[in-house]
Amino acid sequence: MMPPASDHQPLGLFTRRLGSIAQLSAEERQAIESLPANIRVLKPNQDIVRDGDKPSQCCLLLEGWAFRYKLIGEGRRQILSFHVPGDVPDLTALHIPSMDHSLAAFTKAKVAFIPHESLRELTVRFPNLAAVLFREALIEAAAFRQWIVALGRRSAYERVARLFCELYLKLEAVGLASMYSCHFPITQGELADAMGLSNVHVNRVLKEMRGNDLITLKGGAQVIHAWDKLVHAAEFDGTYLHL
Amino acid sequence: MMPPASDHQPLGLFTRRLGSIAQLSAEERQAIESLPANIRVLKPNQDIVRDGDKPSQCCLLLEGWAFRYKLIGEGRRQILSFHVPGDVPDLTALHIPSMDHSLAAFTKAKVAFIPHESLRELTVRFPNLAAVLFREALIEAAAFRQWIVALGRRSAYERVARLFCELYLKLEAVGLASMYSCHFPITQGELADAMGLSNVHVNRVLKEMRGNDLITLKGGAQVIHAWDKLVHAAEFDGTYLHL
DNA sequence: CGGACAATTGATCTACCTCAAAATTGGTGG
DNA sequence: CCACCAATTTTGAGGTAGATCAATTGTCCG
Repeated sequence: MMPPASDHQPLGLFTRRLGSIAQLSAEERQAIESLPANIRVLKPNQDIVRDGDKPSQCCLLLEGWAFRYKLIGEGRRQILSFHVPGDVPDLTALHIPSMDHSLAAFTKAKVAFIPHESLRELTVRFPNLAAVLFREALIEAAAFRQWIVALGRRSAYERVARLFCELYLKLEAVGLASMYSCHFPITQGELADAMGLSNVHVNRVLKEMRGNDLITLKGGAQVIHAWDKLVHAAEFDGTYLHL
Repeated sequence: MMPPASDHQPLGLFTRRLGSIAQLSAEERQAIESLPANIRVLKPNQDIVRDGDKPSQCCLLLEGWAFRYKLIGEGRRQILSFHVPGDVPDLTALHIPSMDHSLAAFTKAKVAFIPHESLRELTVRFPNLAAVLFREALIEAAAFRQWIVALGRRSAYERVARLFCELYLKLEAVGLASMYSCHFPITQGELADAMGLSNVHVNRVLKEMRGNDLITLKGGAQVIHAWDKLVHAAEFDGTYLHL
């Protein structure tokens, strides 16, 4: 289990995450942890960066969940990803000037803002770290591809099952899930916006999953009763997460 | 107009592409163009890398089109992206060991294979080039996000219009389209696999678009008659392409 | 000219949507 | 601890975008 991020060493979470992807030298570790960071606590649904913004800092998620989304005409919304502690959901902005979507806190969340300038300096001093961040971005792109396949060619039932598999593995990797159960703050309406469905249909899909003894969702907690059946229903292969 | 890639300097296309993203020094340019490259001509639909492979080289597209796709159960296929000359569609593999999808020639195509090893060396010698490649990957991730929004929350008509906008701009940027017309080798069935639709429905959408005087598709060529109307129908904003 | 493949059309079906109302839940202040 | 409010979840009924199935008609190319 991963302890909550400490206020004294908030960036420890960052080194731990990057260290899980690649070997870090003591020097690199030291450099990361002495990055300047501005800690803030955010309310649920509070925007961090908006579509069209040109941010000058990145956001390391320390506690709580975040999500990315895009609003389009007639009040339609598509959720693009969910994020857990250790993620830097707007790493993209480090090399691309303007945001093509928005990022917000999903639950109450604690984040550390790190200036782009400092991160760029870091990658100049330690090319190895640049490569690690690159890899991080590529892994995320892989997740987007799976999301595309799900939306384009999978049934509602398969899509939802797939999302549950992905989320469980991501949560487990940071110690926020174990024994097939985890905190689960996503409402059915939000699930719908993530999976390109209506809230009513999500409700029916969940009912069916309960009927099949796959999962239970109650009081903001999820229990997966039959991981294997869930994985099978979703045709899920978690390799792309590279955890 | 961009002349076809010459056999004597095939990587000139690469420097031109990267140069359009960032300033390159003469030294960097020189280093890129002396990368070892193995030129090959591929038949339509010939796979370049397959789902699950662990390639040791990247592929620079010199002539023709390529596409990425993923096959899932019951013969379903989702096309993830289309690529034009100058693209390196499997750059991902440079930092991620195994492929989570396949890459193939879409038309007859000429490609240059560059060993990962040489590319890595290059990025070590020229950290600036590493950053450029990073940026390239992030731009592609942005395209994936737009694709997700389209599949999740847009109608068939909007989706197809959006794809046409994106493709036209990409082709124009490499000199393969101008005056709102371009070579267009995509069949309706392939369009369907890209947009998460059936071929029959794609046919009806195209018919409607013709009826609205937006486009004509005939004999492998596309003409856009009303770019503004197309952009409007698609709610298209090409900023994310960063061309 | 013939064969294969792609485009087109018609008819029917269905997964998922929209609208609307009722039941449940969780949080809040008194 | 309870009453109340707002937000969710759940259920029903009916509608529709887009799927599937099955011909038919181009179109291209060897």
